[in-house]
Amino acid sequence: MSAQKLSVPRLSDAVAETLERQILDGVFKSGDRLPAERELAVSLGVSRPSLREAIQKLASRGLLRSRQGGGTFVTGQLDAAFFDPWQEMLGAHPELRTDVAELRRVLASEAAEWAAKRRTPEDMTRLVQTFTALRGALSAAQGEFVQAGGGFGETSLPTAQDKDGIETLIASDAAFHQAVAEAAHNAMLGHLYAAVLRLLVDDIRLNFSELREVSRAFSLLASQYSTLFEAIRDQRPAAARAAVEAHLDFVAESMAQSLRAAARRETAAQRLQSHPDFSGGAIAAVASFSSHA
Amino acid sequence: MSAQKLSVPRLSDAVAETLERQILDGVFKSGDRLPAERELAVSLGVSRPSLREAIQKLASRGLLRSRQGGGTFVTGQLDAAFFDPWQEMLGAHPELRTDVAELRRVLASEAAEWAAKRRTPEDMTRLVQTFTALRGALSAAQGEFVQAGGGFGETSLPTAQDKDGIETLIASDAAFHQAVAEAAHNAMLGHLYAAVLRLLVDDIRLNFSELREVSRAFSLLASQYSTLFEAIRDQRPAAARAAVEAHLDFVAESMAQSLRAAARRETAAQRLQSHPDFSGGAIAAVASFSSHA
DNA sequence: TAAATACAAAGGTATGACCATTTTACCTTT
DNA sequence: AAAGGTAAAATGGTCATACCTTTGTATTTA
Repeated sequence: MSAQKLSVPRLSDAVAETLERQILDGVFKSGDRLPAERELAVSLGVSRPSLREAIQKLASRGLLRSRQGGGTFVTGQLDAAFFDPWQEMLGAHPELRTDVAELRRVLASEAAEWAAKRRTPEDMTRLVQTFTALRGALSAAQGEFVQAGGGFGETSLPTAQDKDGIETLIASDAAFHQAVAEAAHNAMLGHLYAAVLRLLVDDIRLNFSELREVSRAFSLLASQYSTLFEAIRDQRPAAARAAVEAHLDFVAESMAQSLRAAARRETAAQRLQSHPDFSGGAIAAVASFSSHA
Repeated sequence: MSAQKLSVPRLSDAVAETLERQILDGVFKSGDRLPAERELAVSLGVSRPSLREAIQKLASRGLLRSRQGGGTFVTGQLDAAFFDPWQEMLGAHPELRTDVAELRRVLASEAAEWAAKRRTPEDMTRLVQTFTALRGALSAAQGEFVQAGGGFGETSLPTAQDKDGIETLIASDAAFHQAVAEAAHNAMLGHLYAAVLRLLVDDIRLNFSELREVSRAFSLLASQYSTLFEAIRDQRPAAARAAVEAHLDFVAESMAQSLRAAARRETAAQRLQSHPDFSGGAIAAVASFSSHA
C-alpha cells in the first residue's frame, strides 16, 4: 500500500548512469564530442530514443550540451566547479599562483605514485601515445629554435610558427600529465588535476617560452619525462614520485628564473640587442637546475 | 565564429517548461496523475517521443515519477534543483566516495605536514580553540551515549539530543581539520580541503554515529586528535603527517565496518531485538582498529 | 463472497523515416 | 595558389508506428 513498490529500472536511467560514469572516468573529457547518437546507441546496445532520453537527462543537469548538426559535447561543468572559483581568486590575487603550483606538486606526486601502482595495459597505451607525442613536440619546438636560433635579435619577436610549436608543446605536456593522473584511477584526482593544470597554463606557457631559448633545457626536460614514464611503465611507485617531484622542482626553479628574466627584460629590452649572448647566463642557470635531479 | 551560436530551442525543452509551469500553477497538483502520454502528446500537439523526453527531464529533477502500467504522477518535490554537481555525482555513484576519501587523505597529510612547518602563533590560538571545542564535543557525545547506553534495544532509535551531539561533533571535527589546513598557509589547499570535507560530511556523520556506540572508540579518536595537535604544536612535520594518516586510516577502516554493519542491520533488524549484546562484536572490531595506530 | 482470470490501459522500448542545421570537402573563380 | 562558394555528408531534432511489460480493473468462477 503505502510502501514503495520496487520500481523497474528504466533503460534510459542505466544508460545515463553509464554515460555519467564514462564522463567521470575521463573516457569522455571536458569539451569532447560524444559519438553520434546512432553510433553510440549501437555501441551501447540500446535504441536511439532510449539513448536520447538519457542524453536529455544529463543535458538537463548541465553535463551535456547538444547542438543540432554539430554534435553532443561534454560541458565540463564538473571541472568548472573546481576551476571557476579558483580562477576568480587567482585573478584577484596573483600571488596565489605559487600556492597553486605547490598544490600541483602534491597532486602530481600522488598521481605518479598511484599510476605506477595501478596502471592498466589500457593506461599504458595512452601513456605511450601521449609520451611519444610530447617527445615529438619537444624536439620539434627545440628544432625550430635551433633552426632559427642564429639571429638572437629575434628572441623577443616570436613567429607564428614558434607560437604554434609552443602551444602544441603545452597541449602535449598537459595531455601526458593528464594521462598519468588518469592512470592513477581516482576520478576526483583526475578532474582536480585537470583543473589545476588549466589554472597554471599561463605559467607553463611562459616557462616553455623562456626555456626553449636554452638549447640544453629541452633535452633535460625530455630526460625527466622519460624517467617518469619508465618508472610508471616498470611499476616503480617511489621512482615515479621522485621523478615527477624532480621535474616539478626543476620547473619551479626555472619559473623563478623566467619571472626574473621577464622582469629584467622589461627594463633592459634595448640592451639585449647589443648583448646577444645573454643566453649564456640562462644556460648556466639550467646547469644549476640539473643538480636537483 | 567559434562563439556560442544562439541554440535552436528544443521542443522537448518547451514541453518540459510547459508541464513544469502547469504543475507550478496547480493545473496538476501534487499526487495527481498526468493524462496518458498518448493523450497528453496529442493535447500538446507534439509527438510522444518529444513528450517523453520532457517527462524524463522533469523526472530526473524529481518533479515527476512514472510507473509502468500505472501512469505518471506529480511528486510534491518542488525545486530540489541546484545541487553542487559533485554532490549529485556522489549521490549517483557511491563508489566515488572512496576516491574522495583517498584524495582527502593526501590533502590532509600534506596540510598537517605544512602546518607543522609553517604554523604561526595566530594559527596556534585557532588550533587550540578548535581542538578544545572538538575534545569537548567528543566527550559530550560520548557522555550522552554512556548515559543512555544502558538499554541496547534503543541503539537504532537516536534521540534528538543524540542527533545534536553528533552534529556539533561533526562541526567541531570539520573546524579543527579546517584550522589545520589553514595553518598550512596555502590558500588553494585550504579551499580545496573545505570543499572535500563538505563532500564527505555524510560519510563522517555515518561514521560518528556508528562509532559512538562503541565506548572505546571516542577515546581512541581523542588520542589521535591529541597526537596530531601536539605534533603541529611542537612543529614536528613528519609526526603530524603520521598522526593524520593514522587517524584517517582508522576512520577509513571504521567506515568500512560501518557500511558492513549498516548492510547487516538491514537484513537482520528483527534479530537485533533478541540479541541485544550484538555490540560486543563492534567493540571487538574497534579493538582491531587500534592496531592501525 | 472471495479468489482467479482476462482484458484494457499505460508506460517502456525499438525501428524507421524525414527534417533542419552544421560541418566538411570539393570545385570554381580570381 | 589562395579565396570564396556550393553541394554533399554528418548529426541532432522530430515524428509515426509497432510491440512488450506492467498495472489496474472488470469479469468470471469456485
